[in-house]
Amino acid sequence: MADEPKGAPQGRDYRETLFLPDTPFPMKAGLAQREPERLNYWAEIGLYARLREAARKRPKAVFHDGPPYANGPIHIGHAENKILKDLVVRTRQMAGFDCDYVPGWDCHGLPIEWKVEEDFRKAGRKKSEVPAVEFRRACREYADKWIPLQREEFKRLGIEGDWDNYYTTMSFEAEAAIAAEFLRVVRTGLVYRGSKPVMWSPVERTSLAEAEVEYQEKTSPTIWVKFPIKAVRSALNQGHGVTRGLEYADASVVIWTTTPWTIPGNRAISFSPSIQYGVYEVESIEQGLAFEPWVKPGDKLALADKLAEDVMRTAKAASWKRVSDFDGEGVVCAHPFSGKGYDFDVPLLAGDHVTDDAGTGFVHTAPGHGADDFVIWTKHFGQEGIPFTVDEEGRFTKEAPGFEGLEILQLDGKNIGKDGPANKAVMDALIEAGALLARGQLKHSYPHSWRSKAPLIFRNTPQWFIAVDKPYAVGGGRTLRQVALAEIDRVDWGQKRTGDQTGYNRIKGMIEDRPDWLVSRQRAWGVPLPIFVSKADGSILQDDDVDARIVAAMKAGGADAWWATDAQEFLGAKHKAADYEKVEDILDVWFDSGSTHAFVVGNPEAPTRESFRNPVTTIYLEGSDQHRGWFHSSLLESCATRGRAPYDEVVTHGFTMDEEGKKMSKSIGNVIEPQAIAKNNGIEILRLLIAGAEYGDDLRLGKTMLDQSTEMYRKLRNTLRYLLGSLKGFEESERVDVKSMPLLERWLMHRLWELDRTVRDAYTTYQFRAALSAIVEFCNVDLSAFYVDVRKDALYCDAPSSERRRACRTALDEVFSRLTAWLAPILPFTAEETWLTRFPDDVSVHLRLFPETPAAWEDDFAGEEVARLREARSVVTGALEVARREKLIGAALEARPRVWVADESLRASLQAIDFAELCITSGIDIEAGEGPADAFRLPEVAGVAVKVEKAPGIKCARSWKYFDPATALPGFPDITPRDAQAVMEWDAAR
RNA sequence: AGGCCCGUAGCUCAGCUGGUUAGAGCACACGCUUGAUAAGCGUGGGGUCGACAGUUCGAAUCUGUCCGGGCCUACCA
Repeated sequence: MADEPKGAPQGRDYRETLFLPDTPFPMKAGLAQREPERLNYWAEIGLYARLREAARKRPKAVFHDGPPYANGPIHIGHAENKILKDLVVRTRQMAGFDCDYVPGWDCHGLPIEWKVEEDFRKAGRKKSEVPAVEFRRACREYADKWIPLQREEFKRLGIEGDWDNYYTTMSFEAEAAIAAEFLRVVRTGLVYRGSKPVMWSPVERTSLAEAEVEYQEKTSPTIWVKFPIKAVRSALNQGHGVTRGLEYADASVVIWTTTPWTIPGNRAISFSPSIQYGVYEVESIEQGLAFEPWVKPGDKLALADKLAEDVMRTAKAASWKRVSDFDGEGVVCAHPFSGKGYDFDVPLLAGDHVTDDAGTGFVHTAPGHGADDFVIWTKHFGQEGIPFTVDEEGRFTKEAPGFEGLEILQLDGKNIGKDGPANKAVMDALIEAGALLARGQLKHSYPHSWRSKAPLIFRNTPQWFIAVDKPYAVGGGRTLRQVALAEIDRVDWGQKRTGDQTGYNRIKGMIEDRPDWLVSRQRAWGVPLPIFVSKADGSILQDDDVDARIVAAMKAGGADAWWATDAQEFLGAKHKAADYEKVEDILDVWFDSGSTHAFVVGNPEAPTRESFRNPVTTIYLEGSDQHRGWFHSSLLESCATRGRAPYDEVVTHGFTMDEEGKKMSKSIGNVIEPQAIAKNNGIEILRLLIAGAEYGDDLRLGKTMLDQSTEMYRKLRNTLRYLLGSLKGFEESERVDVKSMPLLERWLMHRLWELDRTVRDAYTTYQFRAALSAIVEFCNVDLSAFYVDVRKDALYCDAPSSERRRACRTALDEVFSRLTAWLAPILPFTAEETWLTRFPDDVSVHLRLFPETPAAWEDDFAGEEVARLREARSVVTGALEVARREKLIGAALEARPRVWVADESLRASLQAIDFAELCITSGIDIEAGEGPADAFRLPEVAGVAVKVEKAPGIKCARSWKYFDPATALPGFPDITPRDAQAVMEWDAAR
């Protein structure tokens, strides 16, 4: 070629003189293979440390990781959670904050305890035979085994953070800190000992969690019991002047139950205000029975109207009459065993749990033996007056006079788990007292232990609580509930940044309704309640020196120190171990995670941590289930100890469902593993999908969405690739000032300016979807389908010196700068690949900030002008499409349209620029007027009509534009003058 | 069973305080290009706005009921 003369003869191949996109950046990403390589690169350059260093002087945005449970491989829910967190952290960091991410793990709790127990059992050892310290060590080892595995899986998701210095709730430091936090709550005076019925297995002598319970068929006795009415209080006392209730003076309220042994524990009867009741008098009993029924003519019984007939028939009454209405309000009964140690009032209490589906419409209420019973009792009387009638082996205690020592279940022998003597003894006593109306048997579903298969009972046990309705000093004399509610108003749950009230309503409702916090558990794997209780008066020992010794011991030896150390050592010289009960319970694991703020991030109000120099905001992000979980416990813990929520902003996400919106489950087989996505698609496909989802709702994940996300990825990748190719060799000297740019470039810069605001706003309010869709739409609609399409000619064919081409490349450089930054949080791998392809000497795209966009780029005129031009253009492209269908043309460059424009100002706009260039045609004629009737028009664009004609002249061998050969420059007969200019420049540069 | 929430084209989503023929991107079909080419451009089909009832001159947008789905409901992390 070099030998050929300048101004080559016809037939010269001009292809090499073009500036076609050129880049080593491959179209095919190979994500699955390259992502791990990129992770290695970041590890090599120490990206995390560099990020911290770069942000050292910036204002802090504190992101606190809610610790996942250290158990099992991660699933898609973890992936969504961690990826969203990563998006928050990366966008905050690039927006100019110092946003650190310290991942953590939650380690204590039942799942691990169960697993370890099972392992011991497989090895032939029962939990009760394993020393506590050995058992706990095994739990620790179990968690320790999973943490590194999960950590590697999380890292594979592209989560940037301090993976070498993660926190756990089981480190000695954490265990000591959690214990210290509890002691701090104790000092507020909010901790008290109360009681609560729990699922209890007498056979195993242990309480059970709901998940350890299974329901089986069981045949139980059923009894109908009369409670004689003693008094009617409310009406008389409230002075309505109505002597209501005289008609029920000699009546009895009838209850029905399947657990006769709970009768000694009865303290109330529940009724429903929305059920109709009446007093019924027995007139006659059935004759000819083999036995004498307990019911007698003249008996007056209060019953739900709907159930009265059933009860009467069961009791073998032959006829009866309704004497009066019955209103339970204020009614007080006597206990059937009154006179035998049960001489208390049995009040009637209104409760929503009462139905008239079965029984009598009145519910026997033994607050120590049922969840509903407990709730309604404590609602009226608090923790007072709840008896402990049954011990841990299911035997009546002395609080059940007359039955002491009798067992509910047989505890050993052949009939272990079968009914013991308790039920029969109670029924006999009821008969003797004349209180039994009828009895029978019922087969029903009843809770059993999933281990021993033995029946369970509800049993009242002493427990530790944190009071939510008691004023305390840290709360400034308010109650914990009041402080928490005030903090809920202060915190942004989304209601402030997006107007979405969901999270706010949810947490508020929960705090408004919740009872006292039950913090004690009769378990092994956790942090103890490190307290001593005075045997003399039941008070908790509060001594700073003792507390300090406890915390110090735990720092040195972990929570085990509580059990391993002699009580006297903690108590020191001032107190005698014999005077105190050392509490052996462990803390609710929610207290653990509720305390993480204290030892992971601290907060400005934390007395134990140095305040951050320049705190901005503390962010929590978790699934919406954490309104009941971590958000909740952290709020209460922090409000109790510091009078303040530990966070300022809370972000929540929904759950990951399958394609149909159904829960993913192994048994259905609709589970998608993040590991599989990483391996098959590349994790960025998932990251892109999550960034584009409305994460507050549930996320549907299936093949369709992954395909769609892949497609979106390809589009973005190709856009980046094209930018790289077009910017090859771009130098600062080529840069053009915005003011001297052509309209099209001024418009593009204006779009960048607009996008900058959209993206920043979206990122600061964590609306990743809004940012991403704005970016994608820009890439598709503005860049690819319009700007680049139009500018290809200039980009490929103009001489390097061309002002137009320089302006174009300047604008594209700014596009590149922003797209790589804006996409970096979402596509960290691809953004890095793109950035380093262009700037191989730079370290990482992730060390950048979102580029500032000069205010001078705002150009409303260009924005509106180009919008009008594009409208007019759409009529031309529409017309070209028709011409194509009619085979008049193929490529648009084969056309030279005639355009009639009625509006003078629009016509002026079209004439002010090269409209042919915009339409990618070889020339265009713009004329005034409405145009001929057969011209092409679009209904939505008034006053523009187009007729397509074939472009005259010859086809330029270089730019493929049709032109008049008479205008060709000497020596270049087959190309346009513009191309001739470019070729001469190209030739000269060789 | 209760509390909170979701339900707009095949998919992901816009549609503000109710107001003309309900929009975008992707997917799909067809066409163009072959100098972003396992790419790019254009055109087109596709929605009883979960169902029903109500308020209103007028509802995807307000109210109620129902259906489907999700999370939570105190020893579950």
